[in-house]
Amino acid sequence: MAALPKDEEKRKRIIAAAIEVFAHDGVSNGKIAKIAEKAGIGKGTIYEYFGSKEDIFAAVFADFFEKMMAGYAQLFTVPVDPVRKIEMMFDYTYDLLDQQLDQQQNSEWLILLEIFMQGFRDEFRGTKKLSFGKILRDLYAAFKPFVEEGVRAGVFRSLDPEHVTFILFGALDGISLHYFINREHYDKKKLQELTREIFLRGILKPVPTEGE
Amino acid sequence: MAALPKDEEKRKRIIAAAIEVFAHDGVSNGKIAKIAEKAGIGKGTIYEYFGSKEDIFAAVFADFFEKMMAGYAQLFTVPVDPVRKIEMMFDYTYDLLDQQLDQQQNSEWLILLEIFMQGFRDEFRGTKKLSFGKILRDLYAAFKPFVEEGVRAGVFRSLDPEHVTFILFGALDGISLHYFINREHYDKKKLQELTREIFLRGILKPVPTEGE
Amino acid sequence: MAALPKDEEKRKRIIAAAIEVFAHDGVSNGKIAKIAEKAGIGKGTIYEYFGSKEDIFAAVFADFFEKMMAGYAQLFTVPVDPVRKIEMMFDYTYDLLDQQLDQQQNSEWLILLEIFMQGFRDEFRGTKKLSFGKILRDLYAAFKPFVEEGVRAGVFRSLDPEHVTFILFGALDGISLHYFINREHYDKKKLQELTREIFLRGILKPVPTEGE
Amino acid sequence: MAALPKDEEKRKRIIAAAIEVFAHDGVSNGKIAKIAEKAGIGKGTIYEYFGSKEDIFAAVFADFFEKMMAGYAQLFTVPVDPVRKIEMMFDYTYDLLDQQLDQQQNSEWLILLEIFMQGFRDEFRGTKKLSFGKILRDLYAAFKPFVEEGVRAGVFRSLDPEHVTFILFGALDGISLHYFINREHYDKKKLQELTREIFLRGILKPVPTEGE
DNA sequence: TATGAATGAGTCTTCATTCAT
DNA sequence: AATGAATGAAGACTCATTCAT
Repeated sequence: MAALPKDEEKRKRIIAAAIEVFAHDGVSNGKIAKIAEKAGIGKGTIYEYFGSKEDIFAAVFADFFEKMMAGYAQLFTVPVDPVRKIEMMFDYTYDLLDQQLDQQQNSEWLILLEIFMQGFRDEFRGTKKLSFGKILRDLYAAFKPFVEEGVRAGVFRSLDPEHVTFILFGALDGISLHYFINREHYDKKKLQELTREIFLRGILKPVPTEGE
Repeated sequence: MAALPKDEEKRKRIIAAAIEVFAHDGVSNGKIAKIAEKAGIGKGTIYEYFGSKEDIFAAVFADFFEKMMAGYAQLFTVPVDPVRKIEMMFDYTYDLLDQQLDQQQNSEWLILLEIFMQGFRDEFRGTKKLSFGKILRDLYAAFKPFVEEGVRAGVFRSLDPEHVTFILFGALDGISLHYFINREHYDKKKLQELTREIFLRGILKPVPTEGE
Repeated sequence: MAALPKDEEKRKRIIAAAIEVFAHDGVSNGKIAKIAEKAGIGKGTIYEYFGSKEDIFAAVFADFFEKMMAGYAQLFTVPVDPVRKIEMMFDYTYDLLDQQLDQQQNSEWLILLEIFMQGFRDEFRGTKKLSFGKILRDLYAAFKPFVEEGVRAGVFRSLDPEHVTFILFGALDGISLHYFINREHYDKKKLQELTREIFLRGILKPVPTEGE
Repeated sequence: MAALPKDEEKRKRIIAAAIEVFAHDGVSNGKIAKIAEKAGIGKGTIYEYFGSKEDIFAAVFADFFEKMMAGYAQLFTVPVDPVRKIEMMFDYTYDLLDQQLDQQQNSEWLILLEIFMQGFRDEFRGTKKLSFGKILRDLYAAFKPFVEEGVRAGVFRSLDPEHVTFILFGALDGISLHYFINREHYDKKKLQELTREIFLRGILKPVPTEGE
């Protein structure tokens, strides 16, 4: 695999630096000068690659979802039964947390929040430049078939796959968020298992029992 | 109950204005001048009540959790069985959503995000002025007894109440977040019921059945 | 006459400073910081009075023509015969030159050029924000009656007053311009008399003579 | 006549591009990058031919007067009587106007203004790099002989040729300027004739008449 | 010789904060 | 106590110029 063209490599470096800076200082508080410094280039050079700070953020945004989608895409491809697929979702989410937290790449989470903020605000004000909602809906849509399959196969109860998917993603996001903030007070392994168990039990068709 | 001193009333007005402005424009993008204008006072007056913009945000932050805690406190007081208590949690969350979305008070959500951001970043950088995590932990702690009671009473399965509580709050938060962004594409009633059902079924001790 | 309100006085000071700076350095090369310094105020204060550098220039522009028009207005009011009126025009123009050159207020001339430039360019590019042309046409229009009167009275030859006026103003402007650049090489008194004589002889109905 | 060396040709292209750009955007607002693009060469290449932006302007300046002088030189060479010579001056000026205005080459006029500006400012500040005044004086000097001849021949009245020349050039310049700005409101033919008539009558020795 | 990617000095403009009234 | 005019530090962005290729 050949090295990226010098251009593209520098572009990547800027985005990486921007992620760090935006994550650390926030988007509107993050300085272009700091990004340039972290990227190891001159302040002016950034403007050879991006038209404005907003453009940089848009690129960070795109980059983020590209990676995210790539991760999920791979996940969605593995041919396993619906229950296992859902388990993989949980595991993937927690693994991501692991990666990001262990590798000091907390940046990703903060960027996610910034993106959420941006999305919220655009929504709130009717600006909607980035259409964050659309991206989430695409994500839901990509996962829904597995839920549908589970329902069809009679493994899951007869729930609306659309909304089940929505709840799944929302819940995982929120749990991750809270975990990020309070991670030193909770046991990830335990949370991971518990989350999986509660949710699966919540949607699986119960096996006949006679008392517990 | 005597009327608040004139002072205190103005302080409240400033905070209310700040919430609007911070929610609409973001904290670092929200202007003091705009807050003053919305509060119907002079720009300089704000500095009679708050030392800096950051102080205003801290007050907004405190105000937010005061209200939030007050809401939950009331909730936690009602004497009902654990299952009903959890259902109340769900209903309360969705009602809050209702209130805020229907009354154009989306502000609250955006402020929550700003607070999250702040919390995350403080966490990230070790600044931790606002200790958002602590507040969440207090919230979890206040709810945990109900889960414990459910477990003790044998209504819930034997799960770790600490982590169940955590998952409950995280999940609700995340679902609300996603709903906020994509609310026009989903049915709230359906989500509310489905969320409640999945989660309860996830933690309830199954009643003996013979097939479904 | 009471002193101008503090506000207005400062505004005037900014405009005066801007004239100096723009004249000395050019509009696009003149720094806001320098204007502020010359006006004896803080850099930020300028933006309390003007929205942008362009606004300042617009104000300078307006101020310039206000003064210019005021000067001419006074001139046009004096009740004298057409010939004398035209002579007054010449004298006024040269007196202005005197004033401005003697008092180191060359600024005025440079500003005039900047305004011309602006006008030209707007014209050239179709921007036409300042409508310099309109102002000139108004000026011509104000003077035309005197030429008409001269023609009607039979003192001037039967020339088109519109175009005679135009030529008069254009010529005076150009002569002033050239004089400004090369003033140390020419005798103003001589020029003034010669200009007046050539122009008047050019438009006056000749008195019957028998040879010269 | 051999073709210009490749070098020289490129230099010309740069100057031509610079004229366009400076005319359209002003000197200090005109970008080197735009000049390079218009010249069809790389930005860096410009610096192989000129040391700085200021140098480019100086070359534009020189080029302008070279052409101008060439035009006049040709004019001054034609062997005709003084009256006709002066008429040729008027015609030439108006023809130039025609050319430039009709051929969308307004550029020339704007460049002239920029040069004036520069000259004025240099004069004003004592910088005097370009000595615009000197060039004008040379121009006057080249034309003066024809006025002198007219006076000597008794066709013109006994006026100071030095100052008559000065007034002639100044007047024509100013009239052109005003015409440029308000050309759609005036009739060039009429102006041309009127200008010539007024000025000539202003300096010609009157033929004996008996009344008009 | 020609290039254009890289640069950073320099500028307008914003806005939290101060303080005289 | 309340005000808002004044301020200047700070930051996004521009662009003439350089220089490695």
